[in-house]
Amino acid sequence: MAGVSIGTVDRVIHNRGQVSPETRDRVLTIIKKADFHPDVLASALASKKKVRFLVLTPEFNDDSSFWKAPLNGMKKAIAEISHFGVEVTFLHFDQFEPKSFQNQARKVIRLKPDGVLLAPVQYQQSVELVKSCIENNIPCVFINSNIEELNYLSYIGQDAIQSGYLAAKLMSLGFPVDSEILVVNISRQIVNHRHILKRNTGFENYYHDHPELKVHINTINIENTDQDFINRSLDKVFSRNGNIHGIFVPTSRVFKVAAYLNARKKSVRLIGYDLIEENIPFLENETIDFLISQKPIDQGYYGIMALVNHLVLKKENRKNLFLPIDIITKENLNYYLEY
Amino acid sequence: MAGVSIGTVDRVIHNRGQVSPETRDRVLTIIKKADFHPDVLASALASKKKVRFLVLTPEFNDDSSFWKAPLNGMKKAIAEISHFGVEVTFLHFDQFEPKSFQNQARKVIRLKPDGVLLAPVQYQQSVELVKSCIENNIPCVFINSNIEELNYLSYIGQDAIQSGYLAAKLMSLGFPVDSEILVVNISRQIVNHRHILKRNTGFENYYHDHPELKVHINTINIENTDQDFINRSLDKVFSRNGNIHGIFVPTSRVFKVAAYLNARKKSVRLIGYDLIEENIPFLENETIDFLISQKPIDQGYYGIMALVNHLVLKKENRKNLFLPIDIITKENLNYYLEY
DNA sequence: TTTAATTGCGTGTACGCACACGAAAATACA
DNA sequence: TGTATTTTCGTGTGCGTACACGCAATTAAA
Repeated sequence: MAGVSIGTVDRVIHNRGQVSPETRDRVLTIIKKADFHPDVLASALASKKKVRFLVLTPEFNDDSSFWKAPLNGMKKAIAEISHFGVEVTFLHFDQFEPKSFQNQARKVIRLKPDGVLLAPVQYQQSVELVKSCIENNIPCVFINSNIEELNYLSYIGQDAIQSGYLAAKLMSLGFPVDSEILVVNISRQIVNHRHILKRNTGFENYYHDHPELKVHINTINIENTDQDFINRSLDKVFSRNGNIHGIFVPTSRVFKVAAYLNARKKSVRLIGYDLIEENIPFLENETIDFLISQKPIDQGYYGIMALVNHLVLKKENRKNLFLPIDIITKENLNYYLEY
Repeated sequence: MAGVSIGTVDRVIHNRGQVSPETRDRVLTIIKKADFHPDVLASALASKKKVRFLVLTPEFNDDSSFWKAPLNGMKKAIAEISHFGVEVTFLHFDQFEPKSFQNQARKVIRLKPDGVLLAPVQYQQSVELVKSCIENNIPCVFINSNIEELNYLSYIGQDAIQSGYLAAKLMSLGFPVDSEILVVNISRQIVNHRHILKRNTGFENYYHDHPELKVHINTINIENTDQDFINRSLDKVFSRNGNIHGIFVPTSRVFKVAAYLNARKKSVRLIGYDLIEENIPFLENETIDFLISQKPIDQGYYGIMALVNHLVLKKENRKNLFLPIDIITKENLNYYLEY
């Protein structure tokens, strides 16, 4: 149509130069007018070049298995796009050891991947890494937690504030006025874990919006994930106030509070986060009433897909993909597991 | 490796005959040993044959927009696999008119598609159609409701019984003992709509399992979807018993009950089904407390994908894909909408 | 044994694109 | 005007598979 050969059109499409501006314009106009889109299949078939991704997430052999599921989602995505010459390297770190993160971050820089999928759970250290990625023109996708002020390609995860807000609604459902609620933050260096703070904020916001409930909130921070330590901390709280109606634990470590309640045979409404293995037995015996979850498999899946869309398929993709805030109970648990 | 040409290997892979049993075995052995899998990309590129699907779902211009979302999911799937030469034809019917269904069913037989995606909401008529599909060796995928006794390829949807069970749990959360619950079935010819009956069953099962709640259930069937008719029916019920704590509507037409409650300024806990447009305003103003939903977009998406996996990619796929039973409230509504 | 009909197999072309190579045209320099 | 250099473009081959065609080997029929 443009009176040129296939090779020339190809050079235009790939901006590979060696085409005079006039023919270039002519070709581009025709491409647009004819709504031509290169066949992704044929393109992948003919192209030999590899795209290299790097994944950086916390390890899951410590005191919570949360980070297993996103990895499975990533593998699912990788299987789907296996024909497109994508190569993924996995790196993991101890989410409570800034140094562990920094070691792996150095590898990221050294390996110079085409894209990075990152769980920026440690605020400070993540900021450093992402900045140097941007300098090297490497797009970063965040999963699970977000750092809004950075120039990331995509965020896949929950709206943390709203998830706390929802938790509060569930907490107070059917409760009498003047009920006592305990919030238990279990995390070392909580200030470096922004998503936990956001969940707290959302939880409190709900009660600001609903003063008629006259709820009394008591918040404690337990900066130690050891079960005995947690038990002692909770014992202290209960000895001061035996009349607690509900407990909100804004992390996946809610199972440790559940274990405490089971041991002490206490019955209160308990709401926590994330459908991890450790939480399941307590959901089944109804010690945990609700889990707020975000289908961690989807986090991994859409995380990889965001990179693929950008780097391989050259598609536009959304900056923020807020995953649904799933409410999980004993009764619908199974369908979230096998899905 | 087998000492034969590409053409022979190709004939073996596609069972196209014209190969002696000995070489056939030799090739198959090597294929297995080398773990050879044909490149789906190149295969799709070289193959000119089209696969034709037929979709048969209710129309959505009547008194409920439920069937819009699955169609969007299908379109999403179709876009993803657009390079594989799949051609989809959509047929719709009036879900309250058996004749309308039968007319479209005749078309299905006539068009002889390679696969059918079907919402078997009408029990009797669906059975007939599916049986004649099976005679013609056309695989059928069900979405939304299921007919277990038929030989279908895949079912994508909820476990209807369990969804009712969950609804009951939410209904009674924080309620005092001896509370009054009303179940409102809105559907013409309810016996021909099995999934509604199953939801009822699940709802009742919960209270059988929890006799300590001492819940009193009162069920009414409204075989007319007209708002005025519904209003009058409900007026009658409320005049007999003004002390109703909660209402369960096991269909997406819960918005009609919500409209009634709004008009009469009554405040009870209301639980229904499906995140359709009509229900959203009532969820937002908290007339509807909970919607049980099943991400209808996913129904359509996985429905098409089940056919693609079977007919194009020749993959195994699961017979029953139970979608998560999502709990939707005012607070997490948005994330289910935009997802 | 010869001829005809089958069966078994190899070859060639096509799918839509990527990319190396080299030819032709345009420009620069002597 | 002739040669060297640069720019611009066309051609050819290959990616891994599908499938038509036709040749050779085998078997059947005469």
